[in-house]
Amino acid sequence: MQGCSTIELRASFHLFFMSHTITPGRDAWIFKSEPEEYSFDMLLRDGQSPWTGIRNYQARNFMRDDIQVGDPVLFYHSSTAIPGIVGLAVVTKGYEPDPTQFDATDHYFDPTSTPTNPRWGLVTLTGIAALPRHITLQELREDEITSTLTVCMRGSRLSISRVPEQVYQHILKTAGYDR
DNA sequence: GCCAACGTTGGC
DNA sequence: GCCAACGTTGGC
Repeated sequence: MQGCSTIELRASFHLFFMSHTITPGRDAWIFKSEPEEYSFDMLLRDGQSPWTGIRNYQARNFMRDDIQVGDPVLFYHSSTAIPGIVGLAVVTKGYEPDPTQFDATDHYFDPTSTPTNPRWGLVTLTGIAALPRHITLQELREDEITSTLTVCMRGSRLSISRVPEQVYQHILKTAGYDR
């Protein structure tokens, strides 16, 4: 992949996803974002983005322990009129310290963290494509297959959560990707 | 804007 | 280790 532009990367991953060649046994992940803070369109504009600002241990542990380069990501818009999954992304860089924890001027500064023993980390996402059609939270809850997802639980605040491979495939199909 | 649900903090 | 208080998230 070295030397590939973001556009080329995106196109190749799009093909990759659409051609049933996802590594078997890999789950997908939902990453929540408030579109006013960072929308899926911004990710497509930026190409890739380090997922800074995670300050929750469960979400951090997913990134540190479970999420791998190449894992598919469902990009979810929260705190908006119609919350739901709006786009596809992929993890293109693995876990590393989140620089914002060391920056005293940053909103996510954590004075208890040190560069020698960083508390918080991040992974990097690359945007692939907007879904042919958004899958709303309401729809996810109404569908038996997706209703067990963490994101559907009442009061769920976890901003990164697992989507089993089969459920992920089902969501793609529902979103308009024909198989 | 409301407020239920949640995660974290800190006194004990 | 308990748990009340607090600040935050996020659907509605």
